Amino acid sequence: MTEKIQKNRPKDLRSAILKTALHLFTTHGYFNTSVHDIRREAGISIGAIYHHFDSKESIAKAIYDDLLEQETEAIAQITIDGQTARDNCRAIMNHLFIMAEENPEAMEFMLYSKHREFMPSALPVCSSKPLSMMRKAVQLGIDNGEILPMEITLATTCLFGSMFRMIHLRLDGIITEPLPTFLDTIFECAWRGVSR
Amino acid sequence: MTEKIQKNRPKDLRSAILKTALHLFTTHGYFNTSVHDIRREAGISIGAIYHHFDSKESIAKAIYDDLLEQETEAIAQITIDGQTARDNCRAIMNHLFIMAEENPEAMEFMLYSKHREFMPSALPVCSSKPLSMMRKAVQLGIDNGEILPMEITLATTCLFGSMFRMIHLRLDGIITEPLPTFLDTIFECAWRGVSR
DNA sequence: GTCTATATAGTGATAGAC
DNA sequence: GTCTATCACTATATAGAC
Repeated sequence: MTEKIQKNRPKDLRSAILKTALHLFTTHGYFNTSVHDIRREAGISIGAIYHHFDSKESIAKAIYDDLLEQETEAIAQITIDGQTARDNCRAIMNHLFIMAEENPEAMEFMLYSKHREFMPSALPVCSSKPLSMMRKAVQLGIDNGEILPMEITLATTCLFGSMFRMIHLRLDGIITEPLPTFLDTIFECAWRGVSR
Repeated sequence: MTEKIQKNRPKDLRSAILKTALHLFTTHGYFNTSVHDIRREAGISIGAIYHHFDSKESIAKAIYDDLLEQETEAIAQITIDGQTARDNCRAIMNHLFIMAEENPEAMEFMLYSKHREFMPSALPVCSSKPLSMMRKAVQLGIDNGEILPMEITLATTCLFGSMFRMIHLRLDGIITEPLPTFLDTIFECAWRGVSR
C-alpha cells in the first residue's frame, strides 16, 4: 500500500469525536443527539468540536465517508480477479456478515440510516463505491454464464437481498445468533435462485 | 364485513392531518417536519392539530397503527386456507409490490422509517402483525414439505428478502420501472432458493 | 372545534479568553 | 487548540378567546 497523506489523523480528538458521534447517532439517532451530547459523552468542549468540524452535519458526513472508504478497500481486497463469481460473491457476503458482528454501529450507520434526512449532500448508499463493486462481481458472473442473464440491479438484489435483510434483522436484535452461522444457508438459497 | 365502530372518522380534519403528516414525514423526514409545517401544508391551525392529537409523536403513531391495521386486513384477505404456500407467498409479494406503487409514502413510512427514533413506544415492524402473517404463510410451506426445513425467520428472509430490497430500491428511485414488472423474476429466484 | 398568541426549553453555532 | 459563556433561532406544546 502506498504511503498516504495523513490529512485525517491527529488521531486524538478528531477520531474520538467521530467514534462518540457514531455511537450516539446509532443508539439514539442523529436528530436525538445534540452536539452537546457528543461533547458530554466525549468529555470535551463544544469549542473543540467546532474546531475540528464545521457543523453537526459534517461530523456525520465524515463518519459516512470514512466508512465507505474502508468498505471499498475491504471489498477490493476480498474480490479476486480470475476467481469464480460464486466465490467472490460468497466472500463479499461473508465479509459483510463478519463486519456486522465486529462493528455493528458502523454497519447500522452505513446501511440503515436515512442519510438523505441529515446529509442532503451525500449520495445514497446504493450509489456508493462498495455497492457498485458488488454489482460488478455479479455482472462478471452474468458475463461468464455462472449467473442467469438478468438486468444487473435485479440480479444483485436477488443474490444479496436476503443478506441485507439478515443484517438488518441482526442489528435490530431480532436474530440473536451471529450472522456467520447462517452464511451457508443464506448464500446457497440465494445462489440457487440466480445460478444456471 | 361487520359494521365497525367509527371511533376514527370525523373523516375531516383528523384524516387530513394524518395524510399531510405522512406526506411531509416521508418526503422530509419526521425530524425535519415541524408541527407548524403540518399546520401550514394542511391549511389549518395549531390548535386544531392539538385538539385531535396529543403530540407530534402521537400523529406518527396514529399513521403507523392505521397502516399496520390496513395491511393486516389486506394480507388476511389475500392468503387463502388450503392454497399452496407457494401461491399464498406469491400473492403476498404481488400485493406488496402493488401497494408500493399505489401508496409509496405509506410503504416508505411503514417499512423504512426508523420508528424507534421517533416512536419509542411502537413495536418494531418485524414484530408487527403483517410480518408475522408472512412468517405463518412460510411456516405452512415448511410443514407441508413445499419449503426446505429451516428456522422460520431464516426461511422468511430467504423468500422475501429480495422483495424487501426491491421495494426499497424502488422507493428510493433507483429502480424506475413499476415493481410488478419484476414479480415473476423475483419470486421465481426466491422460490427456487427455498423450495424442495 | 377551531383559532391566535405565547410560554418554555433546547438547539446549532459563534465569540473571545487563555 | 481547547475552553466557557452566550447568541439567535426554532421547536413543541399550552392558554384562552371565539
